[in-house]
Formats: sequence, structure tokens, C-alpha cells
Amino acid sequence: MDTEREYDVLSVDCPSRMILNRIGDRWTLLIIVALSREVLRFSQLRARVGGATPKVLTQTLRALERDGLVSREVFPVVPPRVEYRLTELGRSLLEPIAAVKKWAETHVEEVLEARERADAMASAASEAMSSASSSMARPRAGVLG
Amino acid sequence: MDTEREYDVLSVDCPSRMILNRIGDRWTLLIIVALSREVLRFSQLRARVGGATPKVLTQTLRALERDGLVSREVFPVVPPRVEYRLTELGRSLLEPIAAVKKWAETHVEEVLEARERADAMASAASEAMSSASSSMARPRAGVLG
DNA sequence: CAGTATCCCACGCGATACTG
DNA sequence: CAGTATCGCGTGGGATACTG
Repeated sequence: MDTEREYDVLSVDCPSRMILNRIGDRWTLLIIVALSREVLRFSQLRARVGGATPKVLTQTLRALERDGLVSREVFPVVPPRVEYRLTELGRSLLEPIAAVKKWAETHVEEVLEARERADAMASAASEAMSSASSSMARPRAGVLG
Repeated sequence: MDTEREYDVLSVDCPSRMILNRIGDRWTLLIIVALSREVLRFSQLRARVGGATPKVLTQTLRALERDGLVSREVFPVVPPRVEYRLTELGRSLLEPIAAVKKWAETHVEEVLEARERADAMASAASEAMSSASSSMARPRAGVLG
């Protein structure tokens, strides 16, 4: 069975595009990473994933559950206890994610350096443009243009 | 040199978070994939990456250039000719991306099936709630809540 | 504890048109 | 050909407060 070219991310209408959009949001990857080693309760997840508000956490978890990547188990006790764990499908995402995570952690510095160099160049160019004026040439600090 | 735990994506202020935000946008991954096998000109890139308008293409390419992942070569001819290629740093991103891409392409269907099942469940639950009424219970078609 | 409920806004992105 | 320039909107997501 050659399923190599069945899907193509570069194609506009390819379903695999949707996957990228899904895991490309701000919290999905982080939650999966957090759940990679242990089953976690809601508040534990909150504590582990820095910056996540209950709202985004719930949204993302619901979406992950819907897509079969995470399972949610409710214990009928009081106070409530809810546990989240990766499904097998979710765990299968761990490898690719680990690769990305590792890349991110090992190459941040190179990226940051490249960025600084680029900004320095741009800044120098701006100054050259405005002759010897002191026009403060903004170094384009934002991520995207 | 043990640099294992120097960075942690789960930490709010970790720089590696930024990397995820960068490659998590709508076009970055696609452009890198497109450039994985060949050097491409602007319009070729546009043709390959389905749906990309010149604006987003330029934005993303500039950002990639700034971060040292893509290099831009301008040929002083008319009509203009500009070639984009991955830098070595950019090429190093190819492996993790390929892993994600492969996962996306091989597991879309499972995700889609899980989603349909979840929606069917939710829909059934809604109908049960409204007794035998014909209240159209919307199956929550959107990606996120 | 595990969420909901609102309000609100930045901004990523698309559409469209124009230029060196 | 390889971009810029504008305009506008959809919505992801932050802040805050409330609830079973």
C-alpha cells in the first residue's frame, strides 16, 4: 500500500492542513507535552502549563478530547476530581512533538542571534538612509512585519 | 555539557515558547516544506503553497529571513528575480517538521473519525435533553469551543 | 475543585488594488 | 516579476468574575 502521496500539506484543501491548524494554536502542544509523562488533573495542568487561564485550558482540552487525543475521566466525588490523560492517538503525537520541542529548545539561541544580527543590519541601514540624523530608527522589534 | 533542562517549553517565560509561536503560524511550516527540496522564486512559492497571498508570503518570508531560517537572493535583472532557499539552520528544522507533517498526513483520518463520533455523541445527548422536540441541536461544527 | 460566563481587543489574515 | 499599500474582519485568547 503506497499511501505516500495521498495527502499533501501544501494543497489548499488538504485535510492535513487542518491538523496543523489544530496543533498550531497557542496551547495544544504545551498541554500534550504536560500530559506526556503523567495523568493530570485540571488544576495540576494549570500549574504545569504556565500562563494558561481556565478558559483556554478548557477550550483546548475539549477540542483535544473531541479529536480523540485526550481522554477525560470524571470522578463522582466532592470536591470534583477530573483527570486528563493522553489517548493512544494522543501519545502517537508525542514523537513528532518531542522533535519540535527539542529543536525549539536547542536552536532558540541561534534564532535569537540571527534576529539580533538582522535587526542590527536593518537599524544600520536606516541610519545610513537618514544621513546623520537622529531619527531613532525603530529596529522592528515585533515577530512579524 | 548537559543542556537538557536549560529550556522548558512549559515555562511561561521560556524563549523556546517563542519558537513555537513562530512556527505555529499559518504559513511558516508550509513555506519550509515547500523549500525543502528546491530553491524557489517568489511566484513559484506562491504557486506551491496553496492559498498564500503575496502579502502573507512576504511577511512570513521576511520573518524567516530575519530568524536566519531562509536566505533571500536578489538578482539585479529585469524582470526581477528573487530566490529563496533554506539556510543550514532552516534545514535543521526539516526533520522535526517532517515528523509533524507525516503524523498529520497519516493520522488525519483517525482525528476526523474521532471528531465525528464525538459530534454524534453530543448531538444524541442534545436530543435526549430536549426530549422528542425537533430543536435542530447544532453538532458544534467549529474547531474550538 | 473544575470549570462557566462575559467582555473586549489585538492582530493575524484575507481581499483588493497599485507600483518599480 | 516581486513585491507594497490599505482596509477590514473574524477570532483566538487575555482579564475578570461567578458557580455547582
